[in-house]
Amino acid sequence: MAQKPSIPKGTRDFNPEQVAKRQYIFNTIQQVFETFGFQPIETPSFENSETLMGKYGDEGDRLIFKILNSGDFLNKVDDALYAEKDAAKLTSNISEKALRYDLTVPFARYVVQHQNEIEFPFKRYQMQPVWRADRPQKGRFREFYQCDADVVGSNSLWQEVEFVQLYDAVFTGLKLEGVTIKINNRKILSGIAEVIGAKDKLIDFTVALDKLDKIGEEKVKEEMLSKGIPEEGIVKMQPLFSLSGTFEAQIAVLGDILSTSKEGKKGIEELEFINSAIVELGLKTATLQLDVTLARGLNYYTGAIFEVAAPKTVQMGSIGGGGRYDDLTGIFGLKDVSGVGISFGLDRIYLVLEELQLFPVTVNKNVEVLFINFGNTEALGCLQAIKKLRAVGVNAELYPDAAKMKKQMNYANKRTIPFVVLVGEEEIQSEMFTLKNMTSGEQTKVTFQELLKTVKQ
RNA sequence: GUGGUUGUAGCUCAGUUGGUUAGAGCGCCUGAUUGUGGUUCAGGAGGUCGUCGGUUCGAGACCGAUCUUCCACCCCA
Repeated sequence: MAQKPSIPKGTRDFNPEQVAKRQYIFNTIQQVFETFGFQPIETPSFENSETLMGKYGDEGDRLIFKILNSGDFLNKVDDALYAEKDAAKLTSNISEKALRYDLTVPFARYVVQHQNEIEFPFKRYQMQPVWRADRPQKGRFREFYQCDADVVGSNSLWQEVEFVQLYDAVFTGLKLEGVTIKINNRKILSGIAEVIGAKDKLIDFTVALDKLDKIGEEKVKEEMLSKGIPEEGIVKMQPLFSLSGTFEAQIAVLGDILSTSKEGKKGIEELEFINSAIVELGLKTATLQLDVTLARGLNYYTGAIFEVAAPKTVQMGSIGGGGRYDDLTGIFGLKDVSGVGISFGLDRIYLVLEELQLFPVTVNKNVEVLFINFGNTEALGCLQAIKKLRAVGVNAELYPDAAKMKKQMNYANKRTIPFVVLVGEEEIQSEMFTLKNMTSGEQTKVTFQELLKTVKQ
C-alpha cells in the first residue's frame, strides 16, 4: 500500500463498537451527575494562553499544547528575542492561544466571566476532551476526555460528602465494584510541612511523600533530604511512614504529629466530619480510605483531595480525582469563592471496564431487521414496512442493492443483525413477510403485526 | 523533557551467519449454491518488509536519522 495516512501520536480513532461503549460510560456518568443536581456547560477547546499558563506549575506549562498564531507571526517577533532562542520567551510572542489542559481552570474562568448571571452555589458538570503534550503510555493519551462535576460558592463540607456519594453511585452504576476512594486534606499536608520545618517546601515535600508506596521509605527520605528538608523534621514525621489501620486510628496518629499546628488540626477536623457522615450514610460498592501520602500535583487544592483507584486486580493509574480549592477564581479576580469538584477519566475507565469485561452486551445499538432487496418493485414495498417499523422505534434497514442473496445474508451475519426479512414476488401477492431468525436459522411466514411483535422483543 | 523498546499482508506472527521469486494461520474476494448467512471443498487477490539515507557485488536482516508503539522516569486522568 502506498503511504498510509496516520494520526498523531497519543490520539485514537474509535470504531462503532468503541463509540457505543464510550457512550455507555458517558450516559451513566451524566445520569448520575444530573440526579445529584448538576447542570451541563461547555467551554471552547482552546483558551487564551494567559488563561491557562502558570495554573498547573512549570511541568503543566510544558504539557500545554500551544497554538501558533495565524499569519506572518515571525515578522512581529523582535530580532533580539528571536536570536536568544529561548523557547519559553518566544512562545508567548508567537502563540496567543492554547488547547485546554483540564476542565477546572476553564470552568473557573467561566464562573468569573459570568458571575453576574450565575446563581450561587453553582453546580455544573462538563464532559469534554482535554489535551496534554505528554508522552503516551498505557492509559495516557494526548487527547482524552474528562467528566467533571464542581460546585462553587459554598464552603460546606457536605459537598465533599456528596462527591464521595457521587463517586460511589457512578462506579456502582458502571458495575465497577471495589474501587477505592482515597481522601486526604491539603491542610494536613501543610500542617506536617509546618511541623517539620519545611513550610516553604510544601510542593517538594508532598511530591516526595506521594511516592511512598512506589519507591519505599528510604528513597522518600533521601529525596526529602536532597530537597533540603531538615533531618530532625523527617524524624518527627516518622510515624507517617508506617501509617495504617482504620480511619480513626490514622487520625489519632495524625493528631499527635499535628498537635502544634492549627492548620493541621483543621484538616483533621474536616476529614473526621466527612468520614463520619459517610459512615452514617453508607457506600454501595466503593470504599473510602484515608491516605496521607495522597498529594496530587495541582497546586490549587486547599482542602480535601480525592483520588479514585481501580480495583487492585487492574494495573491502572487513577481513574478519577478532585478536591477543594478555596481560591481558584481568585486568579481571575473573583475573591472568596470556594469550589470543590471531582473528575472522571473516561478513557481509563474504559480500559478498566474492558479488562474486567464489565460492558453490558447490549451496548451496541445495532439494526434489528434487515430487509433483503430483490429489486425495485419489492424494495418499495419493503420501505413501506420499514417506515412503519421505524415509526415505532425499531431500527430497520433495506439492503441498498439487489445483490446476490448470499451477499445480503452475509452482510446481515457480519453485522450481527438478528432478523432478516425476505419480501419477494410471492410475499407481495400473499401480503406476508418471510422472517428469518439469524441466530436459530428458523424461518417463518408472518403478517406485519406478527413481524413487529417478534422484532420488538 | 530523560532513558529504553517496537514496527514484515486487513489481523496475529514466522523469516537461519546478509544471498534466487518474502511465508503461515485467521480474515477478505470468487465459485461449488440464479430465494438463504454461519460448516465444508476448490480457486484467487493482497507486501517498494514504518519512512529516508548509509555500508555492501547484494539489505527484511547491519549502521544512522526520523516517525510510530509500548515501558520506566518526570508528571498525571
